[in-house]
Amino acid sequence: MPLTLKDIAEMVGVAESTVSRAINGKPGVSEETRKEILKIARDYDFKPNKLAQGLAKQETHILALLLPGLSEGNYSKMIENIEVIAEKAGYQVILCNTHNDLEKEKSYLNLLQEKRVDGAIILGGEIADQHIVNTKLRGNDNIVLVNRLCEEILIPTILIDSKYGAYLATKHLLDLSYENIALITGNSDDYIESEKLKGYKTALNENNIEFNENLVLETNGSRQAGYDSFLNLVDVETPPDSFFVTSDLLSVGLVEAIKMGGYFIPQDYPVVSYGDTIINSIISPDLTRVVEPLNQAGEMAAEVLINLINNDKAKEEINVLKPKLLKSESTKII
Amino acid sequence: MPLTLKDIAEMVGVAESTVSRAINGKPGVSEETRKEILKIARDYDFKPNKLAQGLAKQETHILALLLPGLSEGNYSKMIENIEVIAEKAGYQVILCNTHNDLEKEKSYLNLLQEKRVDGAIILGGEIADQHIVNTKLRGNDNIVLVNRLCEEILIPTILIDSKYGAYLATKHLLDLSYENIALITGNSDDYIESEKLKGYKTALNENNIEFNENLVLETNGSRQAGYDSFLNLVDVETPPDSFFVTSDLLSVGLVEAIKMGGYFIPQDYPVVSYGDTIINSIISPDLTRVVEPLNQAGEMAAEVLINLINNDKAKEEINVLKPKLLKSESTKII
DNA sequence: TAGAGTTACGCAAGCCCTTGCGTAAACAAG
DNA sequence: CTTGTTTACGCAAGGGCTTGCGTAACTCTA
Repeated sequence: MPLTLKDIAEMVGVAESTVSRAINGKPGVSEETRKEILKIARDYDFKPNKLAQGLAKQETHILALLLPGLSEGNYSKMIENIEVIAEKAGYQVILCNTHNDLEKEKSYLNLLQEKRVDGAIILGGEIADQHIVNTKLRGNDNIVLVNRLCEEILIPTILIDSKYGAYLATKHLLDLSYENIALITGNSDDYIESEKLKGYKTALNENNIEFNENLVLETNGSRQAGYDSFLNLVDVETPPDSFFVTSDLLSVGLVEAIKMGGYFIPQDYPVVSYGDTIINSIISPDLTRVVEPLNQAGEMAAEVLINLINNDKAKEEINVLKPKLLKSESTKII
Repeated sequence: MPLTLKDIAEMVGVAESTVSRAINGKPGVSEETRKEILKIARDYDFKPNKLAQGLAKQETHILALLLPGLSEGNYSKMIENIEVIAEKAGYQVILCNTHNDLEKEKSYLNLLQEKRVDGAIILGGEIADQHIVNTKLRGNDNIVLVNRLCEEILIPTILIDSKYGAYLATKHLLDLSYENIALITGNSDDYIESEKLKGYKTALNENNIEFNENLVLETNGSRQAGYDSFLNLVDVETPPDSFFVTSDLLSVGLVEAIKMGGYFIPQDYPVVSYGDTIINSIISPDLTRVVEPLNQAGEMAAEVLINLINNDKAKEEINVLKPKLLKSESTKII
């Protein structure tokens, strides 16, 4: 049975309230008694019961992090950063793996209403906007969205500009004078993926190159799909002279297929990939790729959320972070 | 301001206690009033305040998951499984990224004493045993260790038998009549890595092959280190005729180096890797590798911990899970 | 229909901490 | 010495929920 404020109060011979004030560094306690109290607290290794504290102060210092899954999306870096910032500010992060299951998403958002968490970061996923709107309307405003958009209502959001990333990638190939750029994407239902398509089109447009939908392949995002893409694409009327692939896993497959076909990268087919996971860095040749400021996004999400919790005045705005193009061997034309 | 038990009690015209019992499905409430209460609760979407509940029942239904980092170790699968099991049992999991920092580890273990979590799973890492012993002695028994051993005191533990895994790998190569098997490991301070060395030795021993320490290379585990290993090893007196590599990242480098050297896998050098991350599955040729039952380990950890919380009688034992050898192209001798 | 056994509910204490307010003591100033 | 301030502390009311115990009302049985 751990020590409580009451215990200490009795030992020192003061009231609970005095002990509380002493320990929390609040005024209204003489130096003398404060010292005495702190000594005992230290000697007995007193730890305040956070539950009671939370109940009294109406806060838990816990944040919920909703995400569709850990393995996918490769958000580990972002998550780590969220955790670091949160921890610094005295918050704990609970993992809410939704597996893209609507019921789970709903139940996790309930944590907010049960006063079990002070705020939530929603990372990607396909949570029905309605749930978010609902919880928000119930007065639980402390929600931050990352890489996901809520169209119904204004919510602080961190977005990585996928459209711009795709634009950069496409433009790079265009600058190298390629004109038949194949685009291999994941599921276009995904907001992120559809943005990439837009960026691709924008770049083409800017260079007065007509969009050719035969050069666009929507896949399930698997490595195998990447492999198959090559076979499918080189077979069309106007075959591609270069590739822009929107995920690392797809790239692995594509690169494999290109090599299997006896072609060389970048001589025969330059390739631009997307993402900065470990995978992308182990493919040979090293891929030119769009890298996203995931660390920064994580930090920002945590900061915005904590601000939101502390002062309601936090601006409800959409922060857009820009990805960068990392040029490497796979587009190095000699 | 959310509804409370009291509010409902007033609306229905009963006492708080009755509402509590009705909502928690406890006896002592007539069907009639129960229905009435439940209806109002549902209508107003009542959510009990978990903090208050926790305070009253002395439990938080939160588990702490201490790990050195998300990116390394590739524990995501395990973590997901822990989360799934926990969630099913009504527990939330908080992420405690220790970054192998002793102070953080300590402060996270404090959560247990602050009654902020009901239990903790400690995943790998290098937490000083002393901290664990301390918290445990303070009566916070609900700790489960995964892939880490505490020598000072008996604590429920889930272990993946790395020694056995290494044994399998080595034996496989021996069975294929290779005798000069190089072992490339990560930091041998790591308990896991040192176990692998033991397994390697055991297999050699069993086959009456003398251990040759020139064939063992301890590295920092990076891809580059894997690459360099090859160059360093083929240069020795009795060069290796095959490789056993204890991590995927190392394998990537090694495979690259072998190919760069103009050699073929498995014809010139068969390779056995360790781990089942995505990386291992994208290297070409597909690597023969030791795969660990990570999912099972995660589930088990969560189950054991929850048992521990619910009935103190839970056996304090060490559960050892066996990895398997997945044979593939990199050792397929034609 | 009295007595025993149920049932349905209320009361109130307890979980541990925070905090506004009140008050006695200590001090300063006039 | 009196009045006015400041300081140090205690009191008690919360925060929202659980639960043991007590009791009035009810059901059943002989």
